[in-house]
Amino acid sequence: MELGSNTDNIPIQKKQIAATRDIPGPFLDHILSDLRRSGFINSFRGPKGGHLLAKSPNQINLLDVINNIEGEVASLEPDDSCCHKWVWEELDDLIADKLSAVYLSDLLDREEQDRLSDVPNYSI
Amino acid sequence: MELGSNTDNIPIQKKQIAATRDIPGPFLDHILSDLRRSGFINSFRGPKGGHLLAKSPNQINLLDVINNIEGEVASLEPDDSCCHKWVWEELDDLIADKLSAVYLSDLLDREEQDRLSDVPNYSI
DNA sequence: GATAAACTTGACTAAGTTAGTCATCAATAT
DNA sequence: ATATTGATGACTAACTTAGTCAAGTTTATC
Repeated sequence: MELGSNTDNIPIQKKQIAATRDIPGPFLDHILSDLRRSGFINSFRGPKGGHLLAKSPNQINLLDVINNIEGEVASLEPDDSCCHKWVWEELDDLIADKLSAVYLSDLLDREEQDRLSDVPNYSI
Repeated sequence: MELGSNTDNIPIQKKQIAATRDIPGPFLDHILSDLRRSGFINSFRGPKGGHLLAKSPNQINLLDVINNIEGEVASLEPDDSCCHKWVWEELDDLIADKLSAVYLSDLLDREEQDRLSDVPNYSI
């Protein structure tokens, strides 16, 4: 979200992300590492380093993110002969359809929209 | 499933359920206890005791079972102000809709159907 | 009424997951 | 050179879940 809301092409540093999104720094390292490994972000070291989104927010959907970072959504073993597997497969498909239809840009839009309605303008 | 496939009104004993469905006896105790507390089954003690479904399989759906036994599906705290809660709420609704449309009778039908197609008749 | 078959309950354990910490290393702008 | 910043991996704590175990309690039947 933080990288998606960045419209300049200047890398955003971990420190800023951690502060703005209230994520512990060391934990954020892991999150950034996952995102980097999956190709969602590019990271730059050294002074003036930081992170940039590798794709446009409207090209990143939640299914891709989850599949890449946490492994397949509710993955079932291919040879799993568990009874009633079909129910969970149908559910998986439903969830995947939904998640693949939600893009980072949707989240950003919604966040902006909430920000506008939650902070009414008190000026006289 | 085992109780649902029982068409007589004779209670089925834990031992039989454990054997047929390959569930460890002591663990099955917990499952039966949960089902009983939620009103899905009635249990009878003593010799000739056992368990019976309290409702017809076409009156029992997966959402009810999961909600009663494991707590609300993917429950979110009512006051949870987690960002992007809306995504998970929409997903919850989708999952709940799907699960509430699957009845124990559907699982039983499917199991019977699978049983018939998986065990071809080899008689000459 | 004794007894054995059966269910009932709750405390406990082991494995796995997840959020998170911490220490150390690697790259790079100045 | 060096300070700044990202990179990585080992470790921990809390929580969940499947499962065990050791008491009970109820009740049909002899």
